[in-house]
Amino acid sequence: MIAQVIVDIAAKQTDRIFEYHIPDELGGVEIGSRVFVPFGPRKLQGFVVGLSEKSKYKGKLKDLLLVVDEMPPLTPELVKLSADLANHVFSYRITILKAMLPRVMRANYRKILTPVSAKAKKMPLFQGDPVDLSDITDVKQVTFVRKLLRNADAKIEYLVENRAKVKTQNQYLLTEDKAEYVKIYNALRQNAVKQKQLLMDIIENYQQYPKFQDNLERDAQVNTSTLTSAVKKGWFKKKAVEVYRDPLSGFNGDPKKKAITLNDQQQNALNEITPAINERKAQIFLLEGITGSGKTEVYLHAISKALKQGRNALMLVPEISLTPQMVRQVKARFGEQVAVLHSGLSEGELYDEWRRIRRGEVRVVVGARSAVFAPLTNIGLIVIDEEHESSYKQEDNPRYHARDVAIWRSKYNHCPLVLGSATPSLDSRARAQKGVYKLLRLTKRANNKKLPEVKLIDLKHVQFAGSQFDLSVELVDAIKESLAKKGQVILMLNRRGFANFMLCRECGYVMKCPNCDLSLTMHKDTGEMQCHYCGYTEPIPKCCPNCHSSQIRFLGTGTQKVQEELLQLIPTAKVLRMDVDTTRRKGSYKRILDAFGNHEADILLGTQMIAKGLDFPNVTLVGVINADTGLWVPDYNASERTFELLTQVAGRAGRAEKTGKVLIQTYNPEHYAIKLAQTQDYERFYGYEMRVRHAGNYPPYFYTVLISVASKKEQNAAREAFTIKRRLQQNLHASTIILGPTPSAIARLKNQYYYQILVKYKSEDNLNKLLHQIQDSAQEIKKYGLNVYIDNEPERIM
DNA sequence: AGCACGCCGACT
DNA sequence: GTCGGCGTGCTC
Repeated sequence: MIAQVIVDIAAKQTDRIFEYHIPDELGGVEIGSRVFVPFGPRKLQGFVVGLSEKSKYKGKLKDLLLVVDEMPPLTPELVKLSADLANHVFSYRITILKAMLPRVMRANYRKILTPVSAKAKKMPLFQGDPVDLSDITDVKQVTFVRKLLRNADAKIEYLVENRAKVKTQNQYLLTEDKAEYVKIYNALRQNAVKQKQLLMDIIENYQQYPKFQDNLERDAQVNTSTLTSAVKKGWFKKKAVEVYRDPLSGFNGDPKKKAITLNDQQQNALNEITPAINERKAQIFLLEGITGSGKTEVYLHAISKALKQGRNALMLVPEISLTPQMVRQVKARFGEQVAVLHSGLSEGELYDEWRRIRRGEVRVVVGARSAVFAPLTNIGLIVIDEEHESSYKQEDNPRYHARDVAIWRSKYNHCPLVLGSATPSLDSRARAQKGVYKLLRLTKRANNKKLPEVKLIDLKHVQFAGSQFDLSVELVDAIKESLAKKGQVILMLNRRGFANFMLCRECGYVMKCPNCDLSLTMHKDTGEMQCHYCGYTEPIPKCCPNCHSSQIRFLGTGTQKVQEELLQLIPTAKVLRMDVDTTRRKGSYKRILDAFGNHEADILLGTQMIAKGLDFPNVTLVGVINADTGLWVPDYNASERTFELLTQVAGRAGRAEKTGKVLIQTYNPEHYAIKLAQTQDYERFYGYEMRVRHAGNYPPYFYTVLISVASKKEQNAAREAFTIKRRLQQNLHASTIILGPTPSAIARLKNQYYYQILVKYKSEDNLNKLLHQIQDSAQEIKKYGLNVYIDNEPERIM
């Protein structure tokens, strides 16, 4: 038999099948297997994407070296998906295949230098043992090694390492019957205390065996040495048993909750979805429900329906709303049958959760973007919550959109896909308009609570509290009032750090990152000026680095500064800050939310990460400190993003008995995105924004592809971009709009200059082929330091 | 990607 | 002559 293998080299020339002979003694080679193969002088990891009897290859096929996993990590479905997706997102197939698996399953490659001649074996370099070549960096030593290789005094051995490790625990199995152990006990020396304790435990708790090592040590009060000698005497058999790392240890203990009864609207929505589940139809639903309308409850009921049909369910949520609250809710309903995948897990935990899915031990998978590749089979329902979230689009290679992948999988599995949102993406909403998706609407809040009252505060005509121009008197008064009534407050400012930039009032100098075209953000707590893109830092200056004037100001407000101001204005209030800086450590996210949930603090101040999915019944006031931060970015969807964000954050108020209030501070109270967010009127926003998009020839009226060219030298990037544009113009319809090349909004990032071209088209049969050609030529110019990136349907075109 | 192979100029 | 730099082509 012959295996068709995709090898682990992401390059144009290797982006194809290489065939290998499967030796007879190598069992378990299937489509989807992870294998090690010889490739030239090296050894590589690869994936089997096909099996055949015959090969067209003229040369002699090499043998597969090893099948890595007991069970092929990829299902046939995922293998097929990898081919289609690679074509769709202009990525190499191996890049997609690797993106489908937990990170630990990416191989490590090592080069080992082994001495051959007797002379070499005695050299101090080796001290008799082989040496890892990556440890040799010294120029002199490198030359020396080269000489050894030339004279065949040493040779290089290539190693592939599997990093995926299974966690095991020792289990002790009994070998005799109970009576025999009593005999042994009686025959023991009087002073063999530990052995007696151990045997006593065996005799008294005979039924509880086999036992795990830590339980046994605890119960019998013995240590490892006693156990080892017991094994030697043949009292026990020791066995290493595979155990799963449990990422949800903090979530168990909740009683299994009964499903909540649905209201009419929820029931109607469910009634539409259920037939598609039962009849196995790949139908797509758009569930448009205002915040608090109980979309989650509809998802959970629908998942139950799929499980009842003997099928499994996949649910995607944005990383940011994979809160402990959310996870607990799903766990409470479906218990042990749930696996959770998200970035908060350690590599090992992720691997274990993933394996539970692959082995068919779970029936419901909840996870963030990459969970769309979960190796779940027999899928009967896919749900994407908050489908408008831009985090479903991966921003670097492979640039896939989880929604597109979900649509593919829904077709493959013949199962419905439910897209849910309070503020659907224009794209999805437009498709529902055209009848491609079935639109389901929830217009009432599940608990019949009214939407919170939203008020705009026009910062142009307002009195500010305190010395800074960030918090209006009205907002501060409202906070005080809420706190006086024992309510809690959520404040959002979509900017972290203390101050946005440093400005010299004498010479106008703004402190910029040396690697990027961006001003540095001041972080008072660490005493640094930081670049939020490349991570560059330097100390906060005392005077202007340019003219040495002491007249420097730190302008633009971030969460840290607001925290300081709140401390001055409302000294009694306890403020928790939540942004990337305070949630970097594992578990800190949960800690902050738990603290706020337990009312250990009065105010939760954070960036947009607090806007989504949080459900705190005691929150009576939500304040947006500056609604304009995302409004004027040069992106066609800036209005959509602003509307979404404001609507989402407003939905955090008044979720239980207490009525909620929302205050939005803005310099643009007349802007439609902000005005319509005030009334939370998605449908009107949709209508208005569609007209704007139509006028500007933007999605959803046009499809888009973004081509970026990056280089250390600005002229090179620009020149190559113009070459690509000419090529596009020559081959595409006249009706297709080609914008650019223009420098990106941030023209330089990490010392790379970016030029980009935006292609807007309605129908282009040649485009896919043409873009693949452009990608091919990109490989050739890579050696001149030019990089070309193709982003199909970009979320950000800055 | 990363390695061998081949061609060329530079040095003990 | 031998060494190392770089361009080219191949890897089942």
